[in-house]
Amino acid sequence: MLKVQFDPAKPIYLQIISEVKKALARGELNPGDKLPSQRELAKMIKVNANTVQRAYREMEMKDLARTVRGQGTFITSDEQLLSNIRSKMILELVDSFVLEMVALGCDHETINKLVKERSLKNDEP
Amino acid sequence: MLKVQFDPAKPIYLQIISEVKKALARGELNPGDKLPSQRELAKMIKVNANTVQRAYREMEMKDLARTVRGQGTFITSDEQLLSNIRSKMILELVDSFVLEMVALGCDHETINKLVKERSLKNDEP
Amino acid sequence: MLKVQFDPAKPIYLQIISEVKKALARGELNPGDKLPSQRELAKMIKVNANTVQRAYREMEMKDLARTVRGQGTFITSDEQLLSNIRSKMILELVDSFVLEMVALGCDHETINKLVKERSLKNDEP
Amino acid sequence: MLKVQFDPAKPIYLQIISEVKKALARGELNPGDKLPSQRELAKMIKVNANTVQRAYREMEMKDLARTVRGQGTFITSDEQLLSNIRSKMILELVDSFVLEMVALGCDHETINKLVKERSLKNDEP
DNA sequence: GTGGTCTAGACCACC
DNA sequence: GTGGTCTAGACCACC
Repeated sequence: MLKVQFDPAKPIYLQIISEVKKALARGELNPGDKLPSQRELAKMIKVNANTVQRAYREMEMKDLARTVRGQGTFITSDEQLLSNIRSKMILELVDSFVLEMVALGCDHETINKLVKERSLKNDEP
Repeated sequence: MLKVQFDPAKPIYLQIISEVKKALARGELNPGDKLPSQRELAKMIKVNANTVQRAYREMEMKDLARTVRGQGTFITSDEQLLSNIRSKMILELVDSFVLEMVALGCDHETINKLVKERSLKNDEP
Repeated sequence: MLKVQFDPAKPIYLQIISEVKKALARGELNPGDKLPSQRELAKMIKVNANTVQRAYREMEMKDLARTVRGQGTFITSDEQLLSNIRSKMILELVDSFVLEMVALGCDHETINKLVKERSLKNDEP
Repeated sequence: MLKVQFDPAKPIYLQIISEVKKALARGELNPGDKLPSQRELAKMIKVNANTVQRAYREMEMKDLARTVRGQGTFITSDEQLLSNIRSKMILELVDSFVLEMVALGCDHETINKLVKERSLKNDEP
């Protein structure tokens, strides 16, 4: 039987945190970098300033960012923590990929073969 | 600089089509199977019947399904087409995975290694 | 026995498509031309905008038109396709005419004779 | 510019008369034949009995039919009149066909050629 | 301004 | 019961 589940549309503040983490993992954002001001980001992504504030507050609670009154919000400089975030994201990505592939009926051998093939394909052109 | 893009929230009717395709790829839905009636699925997933109808109509236009007035909507029996859908889904999944991993700074060797590791991990426990 | 079938009143969205095709066949509409906006046409012909949208969407799926977000819907520039549409319309018209004439008890000779006669009549006065 | 005109959905009683005339022209209905009773036809085509009555009344006024109390409504036996009806229908059909073909850009020669071709095609298979 | 999605609900045709 | 068409109107994204 068919079962459809919708993106329960992840709350915006969590989406913001995810994006910050991705930017970190990709090196687009670095330790110590200043984040856009709350107002600025709110305008950029057309979201209520309170939503941005909530995202920043949560990041602070996880020691991912630090807010300095009158100066702004900054990415932590704790490289260890950032490295952990990156590793965790990568593992999550791999695991969910493998699970999905298995759900589609691929065995581990096939998965490995396909990944090898496609990473070469995406390499040359 | 940080750039946040929200899920442009894939339209519901496309999500429905995706779910049907996934169900097919996983063998939860088979050639010739009857889909839930428009009203039934609409109630199940709390969506307007018109939205379900649009999904079904698009599937019909792609020959993925066939609608019979007064009877319902049925998955095509064209096994060739269904097999193509599965292959395409798998390749897309692999490619987007590889791309994301590369964006996260992993080289192809690392990707292969991690996939091998995690598919074993997921195997035993 | 008498059997009456009502015009199943061809759906409006199909009538719109037919009219566009006729306009093309007659050269009143040309490759690349912009169609009226959905809302505009809707107002012109006193029909809901959704109905017009459906017509335009179907034309797009048949490659008869191309829609650009924020700009409008345009007739394809594929002259080959447009030429095919015209030929197909003409043949359909001729065939349905011949069939109807035969149903009315005319043989092919009579049909030819009448067509010749009437096309001359319509020519002079 | 595009102009769409809708079928103004010919009134049902006129559709009934047209169908009777067509049936006559095709020989499916003959001089003197009994038409279905008003009630019967109303049920058959799911239409209000008054609508059928109006159609029958108009046919009577044109001497196309004759109603006998307690017996029913009968097609006239006036063969002359029936023959006229048939001729008129045929001429109308030919004329509207020729006009439409001209609108589609066909000249008279082309029309004649196509009619000849297609009436042969429809003959053999 | 443009198109795109979605809802709620009416009404129809076919079974 | 099934699907098909249509409306009125909300709200969104892109220009």
